[in-house]
Amino acid sequence: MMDSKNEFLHVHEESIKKVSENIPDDETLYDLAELFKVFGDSTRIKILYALFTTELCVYDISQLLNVSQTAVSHQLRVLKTNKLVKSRKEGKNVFYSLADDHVYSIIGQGIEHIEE
Amino acid sequence: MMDSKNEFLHVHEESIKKVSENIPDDETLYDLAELFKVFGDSTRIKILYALFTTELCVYDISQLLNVSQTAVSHQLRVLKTNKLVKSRKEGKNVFYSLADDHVYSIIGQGIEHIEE
DNA sequence: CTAATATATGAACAGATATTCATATGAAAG
DNA sequence: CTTTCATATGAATATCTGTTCATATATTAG
Repeated sequence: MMDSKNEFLHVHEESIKKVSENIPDDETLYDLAELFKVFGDSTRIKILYALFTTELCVYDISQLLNVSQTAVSHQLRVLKTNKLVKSRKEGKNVFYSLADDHVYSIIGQGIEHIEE
Repeated sequence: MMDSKNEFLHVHEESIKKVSENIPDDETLYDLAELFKVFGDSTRIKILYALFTTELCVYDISQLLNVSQTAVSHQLRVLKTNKLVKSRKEGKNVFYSLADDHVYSIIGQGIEHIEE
């Protein structure tokens, strides 16, 4: 308010400076958005949640979620590319399971947020 | 393999049953996906991260991130609708800040995941 | 080898979404 | 009251994304 310099620049310079120092580089922020984008789809969230309990093969998942086998396959690929699930081949089946614990904690935090 | 019942149904019945018991209802999963969708955009992630450090007004944010004022406004509305940020009016300015701690922890987990 | 089953992949289409542009609202200054 | 500044909003557009359909690959059974 009394700071004529800020008035002149039309921005709150000090805040800008503080934030610039702490914010990660563009690439990290981009990757982060890409990661959350993967969680941002009902089908994929359902798949991940299903895998909370046990590993499942593609057909199991499609039955369980009432989603076509093709759609499940496509989404599993997205999940695998982003290292959220891993797979194991057994005969004609491919079993998918969660790749690491971050999936649990990220989804957990999400649940907490919406349950308010 | 030896379980003829499973063979007949083409699915692993027991797994399906276990998962069905633990999976949240469709609405919760849908809301969860909607929440993560909000995090799944570079501009919004940048805004959230900027607000980690301090509250900021719209013009500050648009300067800081090199995004048009209009785009920032639109995205802030999305963030506010989803209760990720709150706002405070001061004269001509509207200052935005993070709405709660889940934002920190969700993004924190995301960072951990991509840093591997 | 042939048929059947399980999964994957590519192209096409439909629906969603982020930005831009033009403009509206609202507050302070002159 | 008029102008300027800060923010918000609505419509239009271009891009992105998820599903479907058709088909390919791969494994096992007969």
